Amino acid sequence: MSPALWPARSPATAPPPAPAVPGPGRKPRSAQQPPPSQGRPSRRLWKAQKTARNTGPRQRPAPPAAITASAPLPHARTQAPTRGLPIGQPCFKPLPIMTETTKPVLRFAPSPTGMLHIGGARTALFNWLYARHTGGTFLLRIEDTDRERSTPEAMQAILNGMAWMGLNWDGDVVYQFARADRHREVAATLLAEGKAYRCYATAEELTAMREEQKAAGKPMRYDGRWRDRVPGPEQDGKPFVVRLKARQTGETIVHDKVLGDVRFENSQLDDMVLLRSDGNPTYMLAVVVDDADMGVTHVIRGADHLNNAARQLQLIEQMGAAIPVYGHLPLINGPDGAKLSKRHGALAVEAYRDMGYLPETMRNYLLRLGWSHGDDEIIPTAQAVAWFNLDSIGKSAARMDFKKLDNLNGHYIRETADDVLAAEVITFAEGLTPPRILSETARTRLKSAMPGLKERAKTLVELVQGAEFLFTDGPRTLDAAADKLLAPEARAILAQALPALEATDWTAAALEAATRAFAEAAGVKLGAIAQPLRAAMTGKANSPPLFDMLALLGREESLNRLRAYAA
RNA sequence: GCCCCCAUCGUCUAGCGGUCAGGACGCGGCCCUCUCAAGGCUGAAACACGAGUUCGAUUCUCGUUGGGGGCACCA
Repeated sequence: MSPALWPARSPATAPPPAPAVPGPGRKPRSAQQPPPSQGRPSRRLWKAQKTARNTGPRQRPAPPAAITASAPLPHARTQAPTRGLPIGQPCFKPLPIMTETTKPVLRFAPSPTGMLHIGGARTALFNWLYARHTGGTFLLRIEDTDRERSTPEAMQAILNGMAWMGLNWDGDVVYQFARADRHREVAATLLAEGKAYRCYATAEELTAMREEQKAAGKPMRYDGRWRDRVPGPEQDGKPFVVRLKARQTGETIVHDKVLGDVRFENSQLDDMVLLRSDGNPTYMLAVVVDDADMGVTHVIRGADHLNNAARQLQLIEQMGAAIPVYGHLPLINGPDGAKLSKRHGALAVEAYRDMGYLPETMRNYLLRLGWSHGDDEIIPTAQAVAWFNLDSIGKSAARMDFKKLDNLNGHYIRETADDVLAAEVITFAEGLTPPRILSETARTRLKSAMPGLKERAKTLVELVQGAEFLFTDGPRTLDAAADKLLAPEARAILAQALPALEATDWTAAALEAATRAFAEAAGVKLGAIAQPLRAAMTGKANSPPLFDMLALLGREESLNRLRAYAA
């Protein structure tokens, strides 16, 4: 290729009297990327991720400075003649077809302008699953070309979210802005080859144009006013953008793995901006160049990008790059069917973590939201990796259903081994505000009681609440329902039963036998004594099996609690 | 306004011309039971509408309606 360097260093390839691209907004490279440091996932989470390869966030993302703008990326598959960027080839030449033998290269490319929300998480998941299923590569690229809106916090949140979800990526994180020189280089080449042109239209001018179009009921798009115009002396020193000289006739077809063939009239697509007037690349240029350089073979992303695909295809053609396989995922709506928004709460993936959902639950739930495998509902990650394909992705938008999420979470909670779950709960409790630090005794009890505890909880939050009575010693404070159960008559029965309990072996079986015997002797149903017992023991109206809990807490502690309410 | 996508129980979905339209969540009932759960059994619940094509349409085509997405020097 002919790496005509942007801007004026290659006068030979640059069209006649054109001013250099102003670059006021450019910062020194070293100042561009704060490498994430504290957001790495906890050990715990990564240990749980069995299927993952050990190339993920555990390893520190390379400092972005290591990525030179024009050098091929580490994962670019230079040996594949169909990829890379053979700039300088004739336009509209039949494009190389992806060969079947090359392993897929997937990527997730979020922009760090907000949290990792549920839709982004699903996109990441699908990419990850496909990469893992095929033995391909899953890359992470941060699209931070919007310097105004990108924040380090958001970047960190994305990395954290990915880590929590257990989605590890291969290689280093690619920061798009660090590759701006490479993007400029491609734009310069396109310009030199007459596949792009300078547009001197001002923002005001374009706004006016759109308003006119809108008023006239015409589609709003750039009218190509600079497409064939040669800049005169009056343009000297004026700011300009670089636009792609897109095809104006015919149609562009996006062969989508999810949606099928989607056709766009080229007349509907205008000449998109490649380089802004400050010399920085736009998203459109950056994605296409990066995907090509990174050797991306499959672009799986939200359906909100479907229209972009057509425009990007034109750029790809002009660059002579390989066309990736596209798959546009239907969007996720809120429970009311409207667009998912802050109003629905729990937008960020981390919010789900805080609500006590397990990563495994999220993966299973998100997978089923738009993908299916017959009647299967419970699909653990390992199974998902084995089964996942692009053909079974649904076409229609889905809604969040928290009831189903709860149910699934309950399933995976029950599924988790007691000691593992106990450890999860301990960590979770410590992460609460204010932190809940469990004593040694509490931890031991928690683990022992786990079988009874976990089948009563849909979230870790509920698990902590349900285990509350194990955490501290002494008489319980009663909640409303428990208070009702400990009415005066009930306290009297409790007092009567006490001696019988005091006399028995402190095992669940013996305690139950004694209590049953007492109930029978007293001519009451077991519940009449068991419920007040439970209330005094736990402070609540429901709990894991009563006699197990009595045995667990021990004679002394149990009697202490009971005596407080026996009268 | 223009372009694009989508449409099976309330929700997630299976279905790929002939099915009693299946499963899951949720909801109701029964069983189990010391509570609440979990579990088992069971019930109600859907092909948006209108034209075609066909011996036959949930399935194919077109239209209508209804949702959603996109039309930036945002990504």
